Amino acid sequence: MKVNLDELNPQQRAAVETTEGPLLVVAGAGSGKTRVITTRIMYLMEQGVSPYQILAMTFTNKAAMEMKHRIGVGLKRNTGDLTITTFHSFCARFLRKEIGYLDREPGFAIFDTQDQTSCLKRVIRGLDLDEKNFPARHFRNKFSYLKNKGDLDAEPEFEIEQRIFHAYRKEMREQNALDFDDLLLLTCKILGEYEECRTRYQRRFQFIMVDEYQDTNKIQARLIRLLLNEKNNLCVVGDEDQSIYGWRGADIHNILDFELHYPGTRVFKLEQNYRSSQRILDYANEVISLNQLRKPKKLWTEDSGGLPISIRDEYSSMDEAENIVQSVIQIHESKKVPLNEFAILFRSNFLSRVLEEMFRRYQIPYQLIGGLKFYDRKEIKDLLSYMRIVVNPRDWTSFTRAIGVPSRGIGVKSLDKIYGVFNEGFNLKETMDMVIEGKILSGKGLRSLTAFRDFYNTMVENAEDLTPCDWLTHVIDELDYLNYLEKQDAGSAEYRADNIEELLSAMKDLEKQSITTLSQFMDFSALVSDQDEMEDNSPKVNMMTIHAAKGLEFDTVFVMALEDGIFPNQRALTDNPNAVEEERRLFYVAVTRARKRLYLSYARKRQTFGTTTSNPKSRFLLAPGESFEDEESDPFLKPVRPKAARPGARKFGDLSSQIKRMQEQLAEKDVDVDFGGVGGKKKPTRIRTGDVVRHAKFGQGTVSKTTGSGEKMTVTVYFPGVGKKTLVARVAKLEKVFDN
DNA sequence: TACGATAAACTTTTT
DNA sequence: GTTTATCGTA
Repeated sequence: MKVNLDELNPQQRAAVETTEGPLLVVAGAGSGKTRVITTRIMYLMEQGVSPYQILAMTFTNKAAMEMKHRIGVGLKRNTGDLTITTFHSFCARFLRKEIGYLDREPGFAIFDTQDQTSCLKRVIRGLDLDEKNFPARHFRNKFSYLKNKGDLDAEPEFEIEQRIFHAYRKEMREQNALDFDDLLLLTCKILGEYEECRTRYQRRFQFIMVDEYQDTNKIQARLIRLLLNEKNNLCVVGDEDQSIYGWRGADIHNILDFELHYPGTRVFKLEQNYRSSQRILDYANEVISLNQLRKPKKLWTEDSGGLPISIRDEYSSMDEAENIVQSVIQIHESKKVPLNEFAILFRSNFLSRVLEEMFRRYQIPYQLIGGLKFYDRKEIKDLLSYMRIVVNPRDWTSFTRAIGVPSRGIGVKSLDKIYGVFNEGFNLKETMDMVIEGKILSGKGLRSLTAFRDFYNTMVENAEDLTPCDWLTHVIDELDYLNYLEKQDAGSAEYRADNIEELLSAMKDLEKQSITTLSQFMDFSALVSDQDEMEDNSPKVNMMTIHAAKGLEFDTVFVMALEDGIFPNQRALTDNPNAVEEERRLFYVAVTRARKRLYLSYARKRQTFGTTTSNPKSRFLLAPGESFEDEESDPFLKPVRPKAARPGARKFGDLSSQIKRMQEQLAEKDVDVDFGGVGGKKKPTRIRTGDVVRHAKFGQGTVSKTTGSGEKMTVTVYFPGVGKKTLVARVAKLEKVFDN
């Protein structure tokens, strides 16, 4: 079958037809880049390139599967020989085959963030350091950033950090575990140091493509360079304006300086947008033009006009959420937009809570993408820990988990003793045998451990002749795990049992996709991304962080919580100016997800950490906001207040909860603060963000944030020349100069 | 040793 | 407002 290039625009077509040498495709949001990549792969194959010689790196497994599917449909042939994967999956597969070069076992475990943290905790405790002063999370981030820098032998700066770093590596090595960063690091190490291996891969992959190149980090760029042979047939596709992963080491210079790294690069710019209305694009262009670190680019579309963009000023986060739900209902019903064509985007995960509550109250089906991953749920991790100790008999982390659920009477004390043996370098089986024979435990502990060892041996035997799904079913039965869940917490048992059901059926499905061993399943479960978990065809409203929305598009998009301190978030505001640029790119990504309808909103009061805080509206809204607002032309623009009868509102008769609710509502209202007043006359004054106040010592300043209420209310004021000061309103006798 | 109650910390964003 | 750490008790 002939690949049809006629439907491509000239730039797209040129990108497809340029198959030799380095190629940079600058692909603006919605400019059809997935289409370019898939067509290009089909075109290559049509030119006689074997699918075996093609490698394409995508950002998520979902994107990879979609591409494979499209190519399979387009060419009407099996795509099994094509390598389209994510960086991490590629490396995991590589290492399962090649890790022998580094004198290591191929049965390694892939540790996720939780495992890493608990490993670091143990290490820090082992060094007799105080966990308060040396938080595991901090070092996890630090080491991860370090490993992604591209220098394979990078060391942390300070002596104490180095000690923790080395102890961590030693511990990981003893457990034969790799973290996400190790996957890339060790792959680069092998390819760099072993020429025989490198040439094998270089000879195989004649054509390499990388999607979302703006979000690759130094080590990923390095990996690509190691895989490339002298022909440099590399095509990267990306958009510097959508670079949003700087914090995990993504280096925007990879794409900005691509032509420097690869002399002779041909560049094609895709600026025609096939997704959004002109109105949305104008807004997006205006937003992103404020950034310095970019090459000029302007998206355009053949469709003119479009619906106006709504910017909503909400009183509280609850109002914001409720108005979003009501808009969804209205648009869904009157415009027949399917529910899965709605997305609500936010900066941080915690913001989803209000939304979820409101969607449940209105009984609108939704799915939350991201947050707690399916494979991170307690019941799933419990069961996977049994699988992991079978696959990798050195995984102490999973061993401690498995032996503790359901509890067997082996606690910290006994585990310490067992660890003493394990730490001598034995694997789990040997360790258990020795502890039992040497009677290192006694009484109940010994009996429990013996039973556990026997069960362990059975699991190992079963792994050889049962499919993953049957294997796990056996384990669940044997543990009487469902009963355990019931006993733990009857309320959540049903939900958790459903998850286990889902896990089993996922395993069955994957068996069809040739994931037939426990080890393959482990890799799969460790490397799923948020987007991979999204159901795209079920009628549910989507909620996710903007990071998780990368690459997706929807008819109607709500971007909520646009408040300084939340989006852009506080860290970005205090860190450095580049951070604000990255936040702005993030906002740009959010805006360009929308095809037809875009709603932006912020709330004057928001519940965070259990207290009410108040932030000024986001700086991203300021400049372009007004000129785009046009309340008359869109009936959905007006906030839907007063509310229709609330579904699920409190019933009569429950007096105490009614009183509590009234008190809450009173507390939500603007708080009256007593500022002392003049001549003994106490005059309560309201204070809000945006007010200008005078302080006896600091002079005049603008209120940028308020926290709490009443006696405990604190006010953050920006005093020009002095800086930001956070004051307890009751104590600092502020005089209001301007009322916002 | 397990489990409850209470205190403290916690919020960027993810493979 | 939620999760995690620690302490005290059965």
